[in-house]
Amino acid sequence: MRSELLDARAQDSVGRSDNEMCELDPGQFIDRARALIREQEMAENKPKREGNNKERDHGPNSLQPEGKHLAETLKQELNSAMSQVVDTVVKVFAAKPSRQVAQVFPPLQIPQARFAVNGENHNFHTANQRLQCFGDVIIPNPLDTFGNVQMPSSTDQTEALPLVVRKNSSDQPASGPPAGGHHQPLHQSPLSATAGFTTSTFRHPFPLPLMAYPFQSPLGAPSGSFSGKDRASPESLDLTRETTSLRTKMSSHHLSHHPCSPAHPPSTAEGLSLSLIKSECGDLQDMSEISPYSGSAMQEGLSPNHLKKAKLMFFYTRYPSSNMLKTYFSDVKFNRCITSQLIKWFSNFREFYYIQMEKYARQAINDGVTSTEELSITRDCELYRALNMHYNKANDFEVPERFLEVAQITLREFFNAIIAGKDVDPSWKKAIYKVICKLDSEVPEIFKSPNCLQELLHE
DNA sequence: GTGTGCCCTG
DNA sequence: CAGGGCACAC
Repeated sequence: MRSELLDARAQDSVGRSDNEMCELDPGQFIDRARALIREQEMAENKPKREGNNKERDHGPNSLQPEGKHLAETLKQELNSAMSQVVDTVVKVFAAKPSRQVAQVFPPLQIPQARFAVNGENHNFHTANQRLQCFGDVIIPNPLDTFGNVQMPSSTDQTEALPLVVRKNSSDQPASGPPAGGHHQPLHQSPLSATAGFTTSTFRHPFPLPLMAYPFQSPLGAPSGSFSGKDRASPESLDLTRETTSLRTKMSSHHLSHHPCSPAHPPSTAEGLSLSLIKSECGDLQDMSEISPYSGSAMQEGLSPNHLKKAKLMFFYTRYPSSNMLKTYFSDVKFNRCITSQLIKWFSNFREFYYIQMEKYARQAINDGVTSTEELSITRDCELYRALNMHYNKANDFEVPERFLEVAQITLREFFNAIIAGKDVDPSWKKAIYKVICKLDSEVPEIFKSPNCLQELLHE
């Protein structure tokens, strides 16, 4: 009966050898363990020397008849000794660095789960009291032990970060089972968790909050949530760019001023710089909603198609309000950053638009045009082609007539202003802007559809 | 103080 | 097209 357990344990340890904590730092750990064994034997005066002597006498390769029996006995002895040793070692280690982590992550159920994940095989299953003990003191160890171990590349930051985001979000209502369900074993019994954490599922060896520490920067999380999608769609490319820019902002402005040390829980970091962060680019809640586990079909960023759509909308509105944008980009999950980006797009559109207008107006003046009556915009004029090339490059959208009218009015405004010599005033264009902003027209309802591009361009 | 838009630059 | 600086309006 015992031997079956031992055999199963042996096989198990082979099959999961990559994941065992005991292999994290074999040399140091074993050496220390042996030393402690001797210490304990000396202190307790137990007859364990016998087992050790046998080990030395016969060695692991013994083929003598009683070798098998000796091996079993030895294993049992080692189990017992190792259990004591581990307890002792853990106590020794726990005395050192536990304070910070234990404070930040009080009891939880994580220690047990973690124990099961990394624990020393099944021999601990029969030692509940040890498990409890381990659970109490093992918390700080992940930082020590895992900090030294090379995790499989598949467990790199890119996957862990999205989950970090969810954890950091205080009001995250556990919206549905996460895609991978990686953290589910944490809620299972140690035994089932152990069984579940085979090599293929051994992806988040840390309790998730612990994972947060190295990357707990307010933007570290969002970036993870973006990259966590783990696919190379155009959206993700956009997101990457956006995220990069965000991170640049944040790191250059705030993170450098408030380096997030592991001693600071996220809430503290938030408290320190939340106002700054908020004023900079959205709030953290917004960002956390971008988690790939939100289960929403909403776009988590602006795609090239959104840009194309925005350009087509420019034919109708030059000065869209942020509310209008939210209405017409209903498939986008809005936060401050998205809103700002969209507004910036239209700002850029206007910039190009007005530059073209001024250029064309001056050109007309240079060409000897004296009356605005001579200025008209048709679909084959140079100005129109330039605008169409910019906002409707594929020329697969029929530019509304109203846009031609507005463009013509704009052109004549510029023409008149220049003729009148108003361009000596540095802010002479503002009067024109004031006129043009009143000429926005209704954007067709079809633009509210997320699939409007297909619908529009197929007409 | 915050939001917005313009301007300039890369 | 994005970033940053700036001015202006609430």
